[in-house]
Amino acid sequence: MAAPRTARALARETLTREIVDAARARLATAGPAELSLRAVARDVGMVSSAVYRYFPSRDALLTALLVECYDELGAAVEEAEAAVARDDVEGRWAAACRALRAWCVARPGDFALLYGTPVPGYAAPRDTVEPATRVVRVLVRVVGDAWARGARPLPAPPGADDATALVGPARAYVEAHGLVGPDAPTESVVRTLTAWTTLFGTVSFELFGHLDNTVTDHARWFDAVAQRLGADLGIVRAADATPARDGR
Amino acid sequence: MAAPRTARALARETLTREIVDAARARLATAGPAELSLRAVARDVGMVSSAVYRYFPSRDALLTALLVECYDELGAAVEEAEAAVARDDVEGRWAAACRALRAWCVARPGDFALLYGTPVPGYAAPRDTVEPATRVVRVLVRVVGDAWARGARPLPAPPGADDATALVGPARAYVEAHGLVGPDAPTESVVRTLTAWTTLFGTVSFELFGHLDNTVTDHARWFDAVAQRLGADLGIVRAADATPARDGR
DNA sequence: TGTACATCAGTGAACGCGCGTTCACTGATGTAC
DNA sequence: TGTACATCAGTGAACGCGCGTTCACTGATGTAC
Repeated sequence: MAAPRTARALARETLTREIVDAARARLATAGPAELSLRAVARDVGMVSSAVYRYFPSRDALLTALLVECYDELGAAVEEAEAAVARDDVEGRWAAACRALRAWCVARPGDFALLYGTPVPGYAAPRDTVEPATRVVRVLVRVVGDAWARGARPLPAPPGADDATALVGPARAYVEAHGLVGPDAPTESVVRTLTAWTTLFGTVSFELFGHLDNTVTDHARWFDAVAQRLGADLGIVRAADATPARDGR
Repeated sequence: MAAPRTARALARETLTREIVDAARARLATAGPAELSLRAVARDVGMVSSAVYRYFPSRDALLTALLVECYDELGAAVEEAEAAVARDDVEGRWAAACRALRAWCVARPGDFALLYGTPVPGYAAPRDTVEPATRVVRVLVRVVGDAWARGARPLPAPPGADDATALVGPARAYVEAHGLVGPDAPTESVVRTLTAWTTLFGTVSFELFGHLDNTVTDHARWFDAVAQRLGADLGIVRAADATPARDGR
């Protein structure tokens, strides 16, 4: 849509941005459930009712924040991963993981909005689903490429049930997006979903204080975790590819 | 402290309980930051100011909830683990993990209080620290026992930095509590902390909706994750102990 | 290029609501003699 | 066992506050002729 560059349209654009930015700044100290339209209005120098010219309700503002944050995080991870040489799969994995944490740690309020307690009474609309999957799609793509280059995840533990049906929806989704072929094994899907969960779990534990007095350096700890997750997925440098990793 | 069983003391005890229970019931629908003293008072049929006879402030009530929930969760996990034969290390691991999820899933509000977004402006006092560590202490103990029985975690990935300094505080803590000996390797500590993070990360993703349309059966998915975490730690049944788990 | 009208942004007052906390009080329970 | 006093639980009104949303309005910007 080629918006006409009228003074009004320009003003609307910049003020919408200011409102969103002010709201995100508020999130840094308040938590999404306490996000107040009136406070945001005050921050941008408006009277509270004027915000309704830009967002029809508080929930609409929340939705805009959700979409923007998911998109920003997704873009950050995509860009970091894209900047690494295609055949350096381990480097791509590390870059994606690091970018993920970096974005979250720099914006703890936004992180809480995305991955903390959901706002009670607020149901995220469909528009938020696609942006929310951008990060995991990057992870899946890296694992898929590693698989194509011969990387193999750890096998399922002895005696484990077949998990194929369990991760059916995930597999259907990533196949539909062409991220992995139908030959990728269930175990790859399981380990990738687990890694995704662990990465955000680690950030969550860091930002919500559960690793205080446990770990000395959060950035290095996260790297150590990400590295092991990659190794479990079989993602290792070509130089020392697929070394024996036995149980003793 | 042998409290005298006067009518007053009894009434105080039951009413304190009622207040705490009502507050926890509120958490199921409201999120901790929106927990309202007045609403709790209404629920127990009191006037709002009467609650101040039992808790000096809203924050004090929050602290009591935090401590009680951490303790309840910790006790649930401890009991589940204790019910399994000592030499069935894999069974103990599975029981502890399952109990953890079961408690959280049955009380999503309490889970959000413990592991969701922290209440802004509320600083948890020291009293909450010890109860908060009960779950991870169980996990460490199981891993320590498994180690003593010859279980070995996956080795650090090739080229990984030495993580000993990273997990120094964690190691000092568990050694001080006699949960592991000084011979337990760094890699055990790293993998145990990661497993702990992954378990709660998985519950968090489940309860906060990030696994919707991804996984079909949350309970089975959690079990699959826990099983792999145990396997990575070298915890496997004696029958098929330490099988070769190579990277291809 | 100028005028008439329509659209839109922002104002300020108001609605009805809930919140945490304080305070002086009443009446019941407990304690000391 | 009975009485006098102290302690405590619960009341109801009040404090000052912030919230989301609506509404009639003014004045500026945009559009059609």
